[in-house]
Amino acid sequence: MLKPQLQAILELAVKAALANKGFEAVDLPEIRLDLPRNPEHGDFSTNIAMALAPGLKTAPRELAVEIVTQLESNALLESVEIAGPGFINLHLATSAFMEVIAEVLEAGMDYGRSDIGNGKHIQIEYVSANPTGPLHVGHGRGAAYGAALANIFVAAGYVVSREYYVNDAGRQMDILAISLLLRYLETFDVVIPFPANAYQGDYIVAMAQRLRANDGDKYCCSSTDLVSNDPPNADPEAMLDALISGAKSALGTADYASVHRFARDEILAGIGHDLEKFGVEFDNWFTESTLAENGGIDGAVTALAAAGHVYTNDGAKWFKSTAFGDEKDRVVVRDNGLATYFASDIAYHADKYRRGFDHLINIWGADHHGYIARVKAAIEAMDLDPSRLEILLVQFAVLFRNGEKMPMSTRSGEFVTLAELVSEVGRDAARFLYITRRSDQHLDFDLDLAKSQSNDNPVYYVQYAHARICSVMAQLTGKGYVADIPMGLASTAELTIPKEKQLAAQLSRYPDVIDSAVRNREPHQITTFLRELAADFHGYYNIKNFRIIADDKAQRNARLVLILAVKQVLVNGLGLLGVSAPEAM
RNA sequence: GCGCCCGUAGCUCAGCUGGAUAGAGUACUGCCCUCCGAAGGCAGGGGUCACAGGUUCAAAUCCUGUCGGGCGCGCCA
Repeated sequence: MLKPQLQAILELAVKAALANKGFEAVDLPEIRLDLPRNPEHGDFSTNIAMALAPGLKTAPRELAVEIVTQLESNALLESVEIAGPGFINLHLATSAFMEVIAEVLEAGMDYGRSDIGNGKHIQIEYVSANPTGPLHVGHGRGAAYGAALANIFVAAGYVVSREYYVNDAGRQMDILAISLLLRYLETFDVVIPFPANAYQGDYIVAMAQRLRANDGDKYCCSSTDLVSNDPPNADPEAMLDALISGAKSALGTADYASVHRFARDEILAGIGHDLEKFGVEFDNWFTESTLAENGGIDGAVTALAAAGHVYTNDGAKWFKSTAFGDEKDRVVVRDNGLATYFASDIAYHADKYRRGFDHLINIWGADHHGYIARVKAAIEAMDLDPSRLEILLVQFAVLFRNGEKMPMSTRSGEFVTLAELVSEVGRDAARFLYITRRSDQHLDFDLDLAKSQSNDNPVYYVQYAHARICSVMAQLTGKGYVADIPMGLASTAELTIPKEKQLAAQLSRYPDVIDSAVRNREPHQITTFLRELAADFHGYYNIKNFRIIADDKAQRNARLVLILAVKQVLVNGLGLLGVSAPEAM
């Protein structure tokens, strides 16, 4: 590992320099090695002289001079210079970088992995879209992000559990059930005006046909059973509630529950199918309804009450979340005796803590940010450690079609599904595209552009680099050569041109990139890195009058070893993003 | 009104937790396939990093304010 070596060398030099200048017992800050933008500034640069100088009341350049004199004669360093206000720029010998090639090839799929996670158990909950409709492109972003994040945590030595929280309780599910029932009745020519605020999507109609195919006319009832004689100008939401209670009494509890369950299972199966097509997997699907069934919700409310954090007002039970920093208290049990969604979420998080993970990550849509304070409050109130729960927000992807913003609402049925996106631009392109940007930034997604130019998608640029390397390897035998690739530094002595040094330097950065991506929860750093690596390779490949498969054996083998290392890192990096590395395209 | 996210090239976005002359893709213009894949390479134009203060050797980056955009503020989930 090159960078730690350099840091150690520098540290010795700095200490010696300080001692020479008569400074004693100075706390050394971390010696940072930056990658200068400008190649003239060396392979690495450090600002350590500038960082130390003010505290010592000395001139940065003067201190830098002393440090540099202590650095003389090191095999890794070709030259060292002082620049600007006191930067120390290190120019490394080309051979210093070439060691990484053997590292990559020996580690193979493990190159870039680390054990900084130290086997800690971490749970990542993501997607968790309500089972009221198919996943749309907005959900896709959370899915791609969560899956990539899970992968990089695994690569960093964590044990990861991926979880999907199924919100299969509450009013929205009743609205789904009633939407299904109405469409089902329509197939029997029982026509009840379909409420505008019920689920409009065509998938409900299709589901109704399957319900009829399965259960025949079992749930048939007349319109008068469902619709009361309320004045037509009643509040639309109240009308929905009337329909729901009408359906419950018309069908009876058991049959209503069957319709309800049918709707849920159909939607969940569809979601599972879409995620599978998207290459996104989960270790656990946790259903909200189990919390009500096993008494988890009652238990959570009772526990909060026992600790003195619940009071009654207007017939409802309130959690005193303001005592823990929330801006207002929150209802946990309504005056009608039903628990709120928040109550089951408290129970859900209590359950998560009980399962003993070292760390919990929730990936939420940004529209839930107002919810963070109350959940954290509840966790504190339960005497659990809120710092173990981390909530990451994924901003919405705003979809444009024909230059116009597309609405994205499950209720209205107006959305572009994830399945459509995958079938139109492909899984690899979709996965890559979502991860090219920071997830906590708004994303404008022009669908027409994504489709019409899918060949220009950056993912192909990276995949093409991989395919090209495979192609070069395939040419070997055709040219009568054998791929007898020697390992070790000796074989890379022929690698002397700048592009080769640049490629090796980029390869050596990869572990740092993963480390940073994990620490910052930013898988897009890997995407950026892969594009740079691919660019370096394409540039190398296209050098005028240059062939990787050279006539000279030593030269040829050295170059092959280098590109094989590039190939390995491309495979490893794309794998973390959930993108394939095709051998031909 | 309060809270969260944000404002960087025509467009879409990076910018490594404060570094040197702010980058990439795309679009536009011109080159490069008699030899490893042109889904590629090379070159060019394009910027008051929203604005105004502040912190310091150094600010796109940190702090404050203003303007502009998105989202959230239910006994919905």
